[in-house]
Amino acid sequence: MYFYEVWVRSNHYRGNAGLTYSSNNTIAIGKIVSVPLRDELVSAVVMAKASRPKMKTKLISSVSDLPALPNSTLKLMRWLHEYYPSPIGVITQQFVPPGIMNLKEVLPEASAAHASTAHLPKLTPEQIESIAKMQTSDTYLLHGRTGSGKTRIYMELALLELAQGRSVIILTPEISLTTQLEGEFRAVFGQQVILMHSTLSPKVRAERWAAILTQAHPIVVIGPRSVIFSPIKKLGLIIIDEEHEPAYKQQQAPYYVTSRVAAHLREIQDAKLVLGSATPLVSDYFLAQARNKPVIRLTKLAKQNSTTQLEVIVVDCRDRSTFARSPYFSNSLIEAVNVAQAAGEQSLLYLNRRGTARAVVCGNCGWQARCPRCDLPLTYHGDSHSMRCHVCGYSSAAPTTCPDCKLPEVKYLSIGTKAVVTEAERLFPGAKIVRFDSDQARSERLEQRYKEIRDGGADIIVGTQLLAKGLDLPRLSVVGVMLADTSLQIPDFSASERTYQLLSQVIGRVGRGHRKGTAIIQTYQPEAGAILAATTDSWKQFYESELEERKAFGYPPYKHLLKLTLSRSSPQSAEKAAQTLASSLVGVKVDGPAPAFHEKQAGKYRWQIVVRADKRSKLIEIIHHLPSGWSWDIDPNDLI
DNA sequence: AGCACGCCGACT
DNA sequence: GTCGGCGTGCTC
Repeated sequence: MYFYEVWVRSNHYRGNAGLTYSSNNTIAIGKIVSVPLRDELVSAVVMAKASRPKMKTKLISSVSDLPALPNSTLKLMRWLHEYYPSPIGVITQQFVPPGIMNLKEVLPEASAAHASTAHLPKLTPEQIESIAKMQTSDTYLLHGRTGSGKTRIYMELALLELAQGRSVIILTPEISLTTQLEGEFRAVFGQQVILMHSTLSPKVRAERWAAILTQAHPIVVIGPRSVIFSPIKKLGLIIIDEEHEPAYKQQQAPYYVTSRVAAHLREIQDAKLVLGSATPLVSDYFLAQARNKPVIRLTKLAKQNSTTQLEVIVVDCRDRSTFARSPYFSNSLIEAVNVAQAAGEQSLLYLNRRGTARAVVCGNCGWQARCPRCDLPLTYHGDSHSMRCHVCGYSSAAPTTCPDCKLPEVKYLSIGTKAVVTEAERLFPGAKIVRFDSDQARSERLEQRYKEIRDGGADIIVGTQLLAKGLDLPRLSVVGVMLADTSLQIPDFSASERTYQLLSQVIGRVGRGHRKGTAIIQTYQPEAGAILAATTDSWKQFYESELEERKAFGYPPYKHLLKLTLSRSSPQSAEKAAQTLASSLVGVKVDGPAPAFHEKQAGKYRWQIVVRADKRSKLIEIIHHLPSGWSWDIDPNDLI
């Protein structure tokens, strides 16, 4: 009889150690197997040999024909379990796709195809220089705006690795970018490219995963964050494109940050890591510098003969004379849209977010209610006419007159796509106006609508998130940000950074190529650092001031964060339990307890605590000693 | 997760 | 009393 430590892939197994199963035959470490767990049969990974346990064991039911997972993958599994503590069943789920034991046949192995970039335009001197620089270290931050030719650099780096017999992982934040990148890479690397994404059927996903596991030749795997867990034997390069995107943070257990996982996998595999972005995360940039990892800056546009012709206009919403014709559309915005209309060009009107969080702002002087303890914007609650800090629990009555300028101009801001569309219809009669937001886009097939819009089905496009990036609209010449403040007002430490990124992206949509572009940013706070920096394209300035803020208020990269939440059937019970935990935590800074941003969820009341520490290990220790019922997010993207 | 068990405050 | 909420332990 042989005994093995086995990690099961099941939501139902919440243990923190592998389980011991037995077998009459020896099984190689890393093999995928099927085992009985309570009353179900689940797939699992054989992690190590084990000795006979005290309790009685069950037999491993069957062993997959697939090759064993590479040792690097097993190492990463164990590391992930320690670094982002989560039940074993959940950790294993990240690495093994569902239905893998039902897989009938594995796709035939691709031959080592010939890859070449000979058909592509010549590399620019800046690209050549960058690639040359990227041969000296193991990790690089590639800082270059859209159109500066990052993709081409990725290709050359991938070519170098493949020539050495090593595989490449390319991560993208969302599907539209994945398919776009796949097209470009397939033209160069042909059959060596394996594409993964979330909308593939479970069967296809399992097949492609198995294909990755069985490949003898080096491959290029393109996909979302989960692709970082692919079982690649010999990995030479990991690329994280648009590395600042929040999609790289998993929002369920194990709540991992993809770049951290990638950095560790890089170490295990002795590979290279490239983080590419036009607006690198302040924390990542800081760490790159602190650890002496090269930052490669691309400043020129890659396309020949393209020049930037861009006018950025910042409209101060406090000056109501600039809103003579409409409460939402400034005079400048109306004029710009009219000019675009006359020239047969498109305009894009952008709302940062659907107005869920309502901020308290003075319409006259731009004053904004902030938490005296956390310096974060307060959120308005209509039911109690109060303002609340969702991090520390601070609460006070909402003012009706501004504490700064004493005028009764206090506003509770929120603005939606519907209102903008209605107003646009009134202001621009005859224009084809299309609404485009994320919930709608999912159901109405993004690609198809995009084609319609690009081919002339719209003069004015109104929308949220999705519109900031990705889709290429050649006839676009005007972008308008209806209210830049809404993302600045999200009550969170990363609000400023997100605003900077979003504005940079939106502005980057126009003024490239042949048309002159106009970007109009409407805001109550034209002097806010994020808005100033984004509209004047001064990244360094933003980076430095943002770092100062983070340092002063104790946020990453200076402190590690842990967000703890608890659900209870009454708010009193939740608060009490949270208070008990909060006072038991010593040697760390504790904020709260405070009601969670969405306090009521499924009839339960959620309260949260935020813990900050200099040492991440201290937070891990706290997680390991949490009373039952608590859920946790270590390295959270936000505190709301 | 889902279930058993045991504890405790609230309430007909 | 007894009922519901909640904490703890268990599943190889």
